This record gives sequence, structure tokens and C-alpha cells, in this order.
Amino acid sequence: MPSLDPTSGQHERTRPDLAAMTTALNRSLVAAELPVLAEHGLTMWGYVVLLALDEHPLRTQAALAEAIGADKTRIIGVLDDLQVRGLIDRQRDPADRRARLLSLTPDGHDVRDSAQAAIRRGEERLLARLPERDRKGFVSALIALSTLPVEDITGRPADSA
Amino acid sequence: MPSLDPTSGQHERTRPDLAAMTTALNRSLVAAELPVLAEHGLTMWGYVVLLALDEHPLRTQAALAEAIGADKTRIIGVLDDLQVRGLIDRQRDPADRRARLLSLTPDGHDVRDSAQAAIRRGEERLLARLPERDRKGFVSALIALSTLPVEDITGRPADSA
DNA sequence: CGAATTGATACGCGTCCGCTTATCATCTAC
DNA sequence: GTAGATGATAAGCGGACGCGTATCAATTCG
Repeated sequence: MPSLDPTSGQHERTRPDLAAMTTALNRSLVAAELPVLAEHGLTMWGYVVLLALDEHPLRTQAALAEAIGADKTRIIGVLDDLQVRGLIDRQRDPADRRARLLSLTPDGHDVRDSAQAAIRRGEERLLARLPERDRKGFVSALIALSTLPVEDITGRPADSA
Repeated sequence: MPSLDPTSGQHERTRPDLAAMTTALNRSLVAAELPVLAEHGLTMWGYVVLLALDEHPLRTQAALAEAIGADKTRIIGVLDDLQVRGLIDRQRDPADRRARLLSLTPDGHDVRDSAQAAIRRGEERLLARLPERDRKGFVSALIALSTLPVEDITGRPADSA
């Protein structure tokens, strides 16, 4: 593998576009994750919902959809399924009976935990193959970049209506 | 412009799943790339084709499709378009008149170069926001991971296709 | 109270994509 | 030379998804 010259950006050797690399890597990571989720009876959307609900309880489904970047009409089926299987709780908000208060049940928490733990094991196994110096930078840069607002990356005013 | 340094201090704290992060980052990178490509009159598939043909001339369209992970029946329209616009050359192989020899025209090379240069500028601007130590590791780890065979990441025998 | 708004839900549309099948031309093997 | 494989192409199927519309209940505002 060609070494990169980090001290002068313009001398960096030709590399694939970042987007090309993240696309390829993401495809592989998702492909690795799906069978693990399936073993826990979860779809990708279901898992994403469990993750989101674990972080902070949400008061409306629209807020949840917004938070996970899903269509608000499309997550309904996902929520129905999770609820039927007792992984989430969906109760009418007594303060606003239109809304549904969403939260994880203990079972949902367990499933989330074990699924994520399994995924983590696979990921750590992968990261272990990287040189230590690269690994740390990779993870922290990934955290930084993935949490950046889209407009910061596109450099354009948010396209959204 | 705020500097990105979420790791100042320790590391290895609970982080989102790698796949979640690459999905988010990839979405942003692609969103950033599409308008640039549009300015050069390219679709993502068209651009990918130009990149692939630039690296090594291909003798069959099926090989091209395979190389870029596209469906062989679906790239036909892309190739038609690129050919009509004089960016690629598609000639019957005199040695095997079933096959089409694919190559970039000078125009195609120019378009590819200017599109990629524009994309690079955006990417470098983004990378410049990372702490130096992270940036280097990020790029080399990304190169390493994105070129790994899928099975190495999934840890499973290639999905029987 | 009545009108406008909001949350959840169902339904349908158009798009993109991967996959399959069929067709035609050409090449290879026997 | 005939049979079977291979390459390009067209056409269609079905799934996933984003988006818009319509409906109903509940809330808020004037």
C-alpha cells in the first residue's frame, strides 16, 4: 500500500474519491450487519428505531422519522411490528392524545443490546486489522465527519424545502 | 469554521456503529458530489464508468459492469448516452465481433479529469477540517478497508450468487 | 363554537435498482 | 457444419423508497 504524505495535502498520492470509498465500505459493513440483525429478528429499520429510542424517548413518530432520516409514513409498519413483538411501547400521550409516546420495553432494550454487541464484535475484529495509528484516526475522524451537518459537507445551503 | 476534534483526550468511548456512521457520511458525500457531477453533465453511473475506463481499457461491457458493481443490462443506457456525447468509444472487437471495446475519448478524459478535480477540491476542503493526526489515519484506513473483499468484512463466505 | 392545524395512518405514484428471461449475433468445440 | 456457449440488448417483474394526497381524531386559536 502506498504511504501517504500527510504533511502536504497536494502531494497526496492519487486515491479513489472519498465517496467511492465510503460507498464500497458502507456496502460491506451493511452486508455484514444484516445477517447479524436477522439473527436477532431485526430489520435495518427496526434496529435503527431501537437505537434511536434508546438514546432519548420521543414524543411523536414524526420526530422519530425525522431523527432517523426515514419517511414518516413508512416507519409506521416498522413500529407496528416492533410493538406487536413487544420491543417498543407506543402509548397515547395523555397530554396530547394525537401523539404516541414511544419508548423501549425491557425486551426491546435487551434485543437492542445483544444485537449491537454482536455488531460491535464484528466491527472490532475488523478494526483490529488496521494499524493502531490508523485505527484511532479513522474512528475519530469518522465520528467527526458523520455527525457533521450535511450542508457542511456539501458546502451548499440545505436543499430541503 | 469550527475545527473537528471530538476525541481530544481519550478515545474508544461508546460510538455509533461503524455502519451507521459510514451510511451518514456516505449520504453526505454523495449529496455533495451529485451537483458537481451535474455541472459536468454526468450522472453518478456515468462518472463511475468514466473512472473505470480510465484505469484500464475493458474488452467487454459485462466486465465493466462487474468491475463497477452494476447490472450488465442497466449500464447499456449509460454507455449509449456517454457514447452519443462523445465521451467514450465503443467499437466492435475485430477479434470477437460480439464484444464491444470500451475506451475513453479525449473528451471523455477531459470531462473525467475536470469532474474529478472539482470533487477532489471539495473533499480536500473537508479533510482539511480534521485534526492532522486523524486525517492521515482516516484516509489510509479508508483506503485499506474499502479495498478489502466483502467477505473479509462480513466474515462470511461470499453470498452464494 | 367554528376554523385551521397537527399527528397518525392508509394509499397510490414514480423512480431506481437488482434479477430474470428472451432474442439475436457471433464464436468455439466437436 | 451443427451444437452449445458467450456478448449485447430489450423487456418485464418486484422490492424498497421518497413523496404527495386523503382521512380521521384531537388540539389550538380566534
